[in-house]
Formats: sequence, C-alpha cells, structure tokens
Amino acid sequence: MSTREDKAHAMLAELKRSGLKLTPQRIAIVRELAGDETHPTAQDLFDRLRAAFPTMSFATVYNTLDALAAHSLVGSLRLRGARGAVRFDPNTSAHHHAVCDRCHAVVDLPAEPLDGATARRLGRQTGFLVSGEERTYRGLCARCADRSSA
Amino acid sequence: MSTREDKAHAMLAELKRSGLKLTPQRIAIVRELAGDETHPTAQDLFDRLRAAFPTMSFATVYNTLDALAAHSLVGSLRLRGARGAVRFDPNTSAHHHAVCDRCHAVVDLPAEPLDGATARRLGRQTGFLVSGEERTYRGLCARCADRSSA
DNA sequence: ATGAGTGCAAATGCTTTGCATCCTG
DNA sequence: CAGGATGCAAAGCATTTGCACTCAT
Repeated sequence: MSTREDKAHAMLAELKRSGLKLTPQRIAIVRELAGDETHPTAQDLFDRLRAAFPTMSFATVYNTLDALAAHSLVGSLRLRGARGAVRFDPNTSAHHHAVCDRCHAVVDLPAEPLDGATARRLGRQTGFLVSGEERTYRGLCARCADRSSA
Repeated sequence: MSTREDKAHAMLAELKRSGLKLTPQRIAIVRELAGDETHPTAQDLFDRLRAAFPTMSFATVYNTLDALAAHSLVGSLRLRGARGAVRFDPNTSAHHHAVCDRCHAVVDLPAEPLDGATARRLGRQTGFLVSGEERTYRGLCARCADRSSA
C-alpha cells in the first residue's frame, strides 16, 4: 500500500546496513523525506519535525541528509533565482526537473540515462569525461501560469 | 580583433542605453567579465579588480552583476557540491554547461534552443508552461581525468 | 560500555542592506 | 546639481563546526 512507508523502510535498512545508527531523529527525517515530491529544504524538514522533536537541531538534520546523500539515497539541487537553499530529493531514479520561475515549485520528470554515444560526443567537444546529465526546464507551473493569464 | 573588447563595449552600450551610469568600477567589472569563459564568482572578480580599485566594495560588484543580469547581459549558475557561490556567465547565447566534479571547472557547450514540440510535450507531462532548458553535464575535465588515471 | 549521534551555540561563507558621501549624466 | 552609484560596516541566511553529553548497538 504505502509506497512512502516502503521507501522510508528501504532507506532506513540501507542506512543500517552501512553501519549507521538509527536514532529516532533519523527515522523521523527519513520518513518525512521519503515520498515527498516537493523537494524540501533542510529548513522545511526542520520545521515539520519541530513539533515532534522540539529539541532537534539543524546539525542533526544536515547530518542525516549528508549521510543519506553519501549513500546515494537522496539527491540535492541548487536553484537559480530562489533564495539560496539546497533542496533535497528522495527520488533516486534517473529524472530531470521542471522549476517554476515564480513560486519555485519543482516537479520530477522521467529521463533516460545518458547514452554512451552522446557522452563520447560531449567528451570530444569539451575534453570532459562525462558521467551524467542534469536538465532543468524552467517556466511557470500550472497554478502560476493561470494566475498570470488572469 | 579583440572579441573581448567588442563584447565589453556592447555590454556597456546596452547598460548606457538602459539609463544606467557608466562608472569606472562598472566599466572595469564589465571588461573583466566580458569574454571570461571561466564562469567567475563575485569574489573572483573582486579579487582581480582589487589592485586597480583598492577601495571597491562587494556591494559594487554585486550591484553591477545584478544590473547586468537584469538586462540579460550575463547569466548565473549555482552548482551542486561546490562551495555555494553563484558563478556568472557572460555567454548569452543558448548553451549548456559541463562541470568538473573534482575541480569545479565549467565549460560552455553550444545548444539548440528548446523546440516547441518538446516544450509542449513537457507541458503535458508536468502541467508547466515550459520556456527554457538548462543542461549540466557532470564528470571530470581533461586535466582531472588525467590525474585520476595516473 | 563505547563511540556514533545529538543539541547547543558560535563560526563561517556568501550575499544583501542602510546610509552618508560622491560623481556621472 | 540631482539622483543614481559607491564604500563601509553591519545584518541576514544557509550551512558547518566544536564540544560536552547521551543513547543505540
């Protein structure tokens, strides 16, 4: 049923398997982030968990997010324009992003992995050993587009 | 001859045309940035101009970069991983970037503008009114790739 | 019990702001 | 000579760090 719970469980299992401790704070952060498609900031997560963990500190949030990132269980993205906070992404499958220029909403978009021929062509053009690709489409989300034309 | 000088001149002309004042600091910043393909940070530019303008402040650098950005004469990019400074880009033609995961070098890559059919398809998938695309290829630059295999 | 993890607070890095002064147009 | 631009310093965010204490393993 709950894809979100499944995802949280898988993330926690992987953390445990890597020898990291499963503290109540970590479990809560992972469960909050798993299945969250809004690409929250550390501050967002901190605010949401404040009620349940009044004494939790930013250091713990960052510590957990770093640990997740180190094990490729979350991705991160930095957006232009928006205030400068990193946004975290529990979606670990190949995907791109569409970002709203007005409200800074971010949605996922499926993507094919970078193919070898393209990587080699880029390598020829740039001298780089290209290993991955990130695309950001920008524009207006449905809600903001509506507000604009109104 | 000097593409760089031409570019600086064009940028300054456009600023003037927009009613902005051409101060010695602005002229120096524009000339420093024009034709610079390294995607420097505000700090980089500040450091390079320190000798010529010992009293110049960060506020002036940011002020000028903001003015240039407001008139679409420079672009900006925020990179993951790297320390969190915005990098500025005098290249205003459609292009993408390749970023070195090790040394954070950034090189430009020509790009075709986003075609209408693709934009519409993305709109169908996301609900977005898509107006642009940014691609970041990541990997290792030639120098860092060499150092790795050594 | 032991060392990884936590909380707190101070520090850091990048960027912005307020305001008095200066200088371009 | 008027208002935009500059310089300086302080404030503002996002994030990191140091350290004593706690708790999951």
